[in-house]
Order: sequence, then C-alpha cells, then structure tokens
Amino acid sequence: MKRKKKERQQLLIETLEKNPFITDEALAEMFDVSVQTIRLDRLELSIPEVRERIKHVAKERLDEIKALPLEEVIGEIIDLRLDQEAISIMDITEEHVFSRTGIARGHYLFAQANSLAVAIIDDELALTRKATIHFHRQVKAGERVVAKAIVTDSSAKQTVVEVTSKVNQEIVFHGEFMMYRSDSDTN
Amino acid sequence: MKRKKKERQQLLIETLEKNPFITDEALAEMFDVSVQTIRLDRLELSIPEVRERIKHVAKERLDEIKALPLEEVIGEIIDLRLDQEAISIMDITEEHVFSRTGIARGHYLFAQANSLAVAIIDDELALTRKATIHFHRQVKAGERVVAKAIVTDSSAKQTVVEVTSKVNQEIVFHGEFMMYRSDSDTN
DNA sequence: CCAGTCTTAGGACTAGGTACTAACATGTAG
DNA sequence: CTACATGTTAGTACCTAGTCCTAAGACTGG
Repeated sequence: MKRKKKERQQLLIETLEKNPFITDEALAEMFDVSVQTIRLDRLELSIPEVRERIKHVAKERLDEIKALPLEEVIGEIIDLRLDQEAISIMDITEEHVFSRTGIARGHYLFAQANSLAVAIIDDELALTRKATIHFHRQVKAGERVVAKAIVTDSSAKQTVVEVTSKVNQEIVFHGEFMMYRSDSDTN
Repeated sequence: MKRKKKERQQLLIETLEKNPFITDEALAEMFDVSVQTIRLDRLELSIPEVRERIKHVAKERLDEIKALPLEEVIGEIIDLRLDQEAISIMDITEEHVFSRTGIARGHYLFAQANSLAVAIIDDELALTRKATIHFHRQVKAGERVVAKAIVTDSSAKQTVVEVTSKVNQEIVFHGEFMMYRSDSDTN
C-alpha cells in the first residue's frame, strides 16, 4: 500500500499545481479515497486548503500587476523557413513606449529581432553570441513593425542572421546577429 | 441620510477595487456601520462575497499566465550618477529562461543593459542609435545579474555608454551603446 | 405624527474547511 | 500467530464568511 500513497500524493501535487481551485471533496472523488485521506495528504505535504490556495494565486497576481507585462515570444512569426528566412510582425502599443514621448523602447525592437534570429535556427539550442544593431528611426505606438530575418552565413561554428525591421517599407531597425548553435559549441 | 448611503456605497466600490481581499466585517468597521448594512450594500451593488472576489482575481491571473510577463523597467537600478555611472540588478527567474534549456533569453540581458543606458542619460529624451553587444556566458535561472554602465564619451552629438553585466564577478554580457539625446538630434 | 427609507439584530442554513478521537484494515517482523 | 506500525475511514465539535429571511428600531420629510 506504500506505493499507492506516495503515488497519490505525487499526483495530488501535480493536479493542484495545474489547477489549485479543486476542493478536497472533488479530489477525494478523483482519487477514489475518502475526504479525510485527502486532508491527511495535504497535511503531510503542507498544502493549504482551497481558499488559501486561491488567495495565494490572487495575491501573486496583484503583485505582478505592478511589474508590467509583455509577450514572451515577441512578435508573431508569420513565415518561417528554417536556416533561411523568417518574418514576424509586432504591433506597438502603449505598453511598449515611453509614456512621456510615445516612442517605443529599443529593447522591444531588439527582442523581436533576437527572438526571430533564435527561431530561424534549426537546432535544439540557439544562443546569441554577438550582435551589432542600429536603430534608424523611432517607432511610435500604433505602428506595426515587420521584421525579416535572413541567414547570411552558416558555417559549422556559427550562423549569422541579418534582421531588418520596417514600418511601412521604411527601415527602422537593423541588426546582425552572430548565433551559436548546440552542435557547434563548447560553452 | 440618502447622501450618506450613496457616499458609503461609492467608497465601498473604490475600496474593493483597490483591495478585493476585505471581509464584510472589516468593511463594517471601516465605515462604522453594521455587518448587515455592508451586506445590503453589496447586494444592491451586485458585489460578490470576499471568497468569490478573490477567486475572480485568481482566475484572471491564470489566464494571464499564458500571455507571459516581463518587467517594464528591466532590473532594479540601485545606483545612479547621471552621465557618469549606473548599476542595476536583475534576478533571473523561470520566466526569463527558455523552458527547455533553462538559459536566459538574450533579450532580457539586452533589455537590462539598454534600460540602464537610457536611464543614465541626463536628458528629456534618450534613444539608442546603435549597439554592439556580446553574450559571453549563458545565464541560468536563479542567478543575479549586476549591470554596470559607464559613460565613456559624451560629445554634443552623441553619448557612448558601456555596459558590463556580471554574475558573481564573471562577465556574462557586454555592450557598447551609442545614444542620441534630445538636445543633439534632428530625428 | 405617520409613512417610507435606512439600519441593525437575530436565527437558520451553507461550504469548505481545522483539529481531534476512535475504529478498523493491512502488512510485516519477530 | 501475535504484535505493532502504517494507512484509511468515520464522526464530532468548531470555525469563517458568508446567504436568506424576518423583524424591529431609527431617522427624516411632508
């Protein structure tokens, strides 16, 4: 029976990590044990009751709201030919700009280009080693930035990706990214 | 008495918007009325009970988690001498890394450095014009990145900021940022 | 002064627990 | 086989933060 308990508790942890909103009663049904068993499990694992779990999630959110959001994958990739070419678009919103000037923060343009340079590489692991970048023109809220990446050199050691970002055909950003790939690296 | 009620209800709404975690009992004390009055107010205003309010906040957060966050001001500036030197720290967490490899995405390191280069400039408007950056070492979750920016050249036309980021004295990132400032630019 | 609004009080009930005691099943070691 | 440990289930009393409902005061304008 020992295995059963540990297994159940492991499952319990995983289940509540995915969805902290489940009551003991529902859990008891899920695992086909009594409510008391679930409570003992929670006690052993130091897992608080539903209401406390929910409160915890809610509090974390309130904290997060102060430290503002952005997308993880910056921009949306609309075309991708591995090791050749890729295109992504990013709409600049109020979140991306300096509130005083309305001009997009440089690191968002960099993030879009860098993300694209990583995405284009057909490998388990791609890392930026070096980059030379130019900001040609300011970008304002409401504008749509189209970034195009081209692999210009792909030796065994490293891959060079050139990224050009435009707003309405006008170049706003250009970067040359030296990328390392997992099958070529020592570091 | 009509004003008193409306006023209280308005205040109630505002109070709960700022902090949804307050119980009826605590509210009753705040407004110096009975708990029942608060409950009647909530009923009239269709405000759910604490536990439901908290649940709502928590659910919204779970939705947000899919569209991931990052800080607006990347890193925390701990020292700043305008046009001279500045230092910021950033703790790398799970949010900053590629889930497969645990290695921090390059644009976070860039964002920290770029933000610092912008902050160091004593001017209304500072923009990155060009940057040459090197990623010397991978940074993993749990590590603390300390970025130090130094203004190396400050002519009328442009300011050059060198940023060196370290983890435990070890250089992980270096960048040279050519910055334009508002009193020098045409664009 | 009386009606209508507002406020307060109290009782019965609920969900989702905690904390505790007690019974019982199962398995393993001596 | 007995004895003790581990695990499971059941039940009780109690808690918080409510809901829903009834009823009684308090205040105020006409």
